[in-house]
Amino acid sequence: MRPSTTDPLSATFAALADPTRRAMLARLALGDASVNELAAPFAMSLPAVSKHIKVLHKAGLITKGRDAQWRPCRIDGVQLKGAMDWIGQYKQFWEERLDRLDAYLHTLQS
Amino acid sequence: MRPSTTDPLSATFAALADPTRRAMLARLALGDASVNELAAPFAMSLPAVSKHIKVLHKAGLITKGRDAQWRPCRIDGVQLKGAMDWIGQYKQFWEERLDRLDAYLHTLQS
DNA sequence: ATTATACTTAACCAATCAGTTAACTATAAA
DNA sequence: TTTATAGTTAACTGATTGGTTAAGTATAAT
Repeated sequence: MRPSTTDPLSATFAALADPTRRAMLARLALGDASVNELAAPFAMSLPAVSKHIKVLHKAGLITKGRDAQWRPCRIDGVQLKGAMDWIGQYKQFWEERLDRLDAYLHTLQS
Repeated sequence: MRPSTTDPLSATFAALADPTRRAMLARLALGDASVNELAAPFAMSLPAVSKHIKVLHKAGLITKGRDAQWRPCRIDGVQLKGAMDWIGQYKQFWEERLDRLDAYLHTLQS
């Protein structure tokens, strides 16, 4: 049995690996939204939406408030920054600058 | 049945959502490596490693060459840039600048 | 007190994922 | 020509994922 704990970066990338969840984040970038508001654009049941929201929440990509029977969701950038920073380590592999220096070091290593 | 085609961004994030594969990219950032070289640090069978490499390859995160019986792998930054750019849309949610302007627009929307 | 609204949980299902072992292919070396 | 090295493919397994419907909880409105 694999361990049931998932590291934050893996949880973040896994949450982002679904177009429905990415669309939900895009919606939340325009402002907070209730679960039903988030669900509106999608041709799927509310429980399915609820599960997607749970994935986003567990990954720390959104926070959930309480307002009577509503659960307003808000985007939280902290884990997004973590993911961005991780990918940012590899900038050199899509930026040609450094006048071939990185490519040179690259060949030295192999 | 869900469609079997996965969009590039989903494939990229899914590939990054595994610590083994992220470690492989970290290794490849130091220089090209054969499949066995990539496998060395991991306590798993070679077929398992081969599958991880296939996931990275299908996501376009690495390219594979041929050198006799070796299949040298090289990191490819294009899709990483795509993922970075997507996340970059949300920078405002971890950068407090803009003197509350974004927060103000945020509340206007809701 | 009843009903409507907002959302979650439970139970289920098919597909995918991450690993295994065993068998296979391809190139190089003896 | 045999053997070793490098890697992939096939077949299987248990866990996870993404969806469903049905039932349950919590708050508000009538």
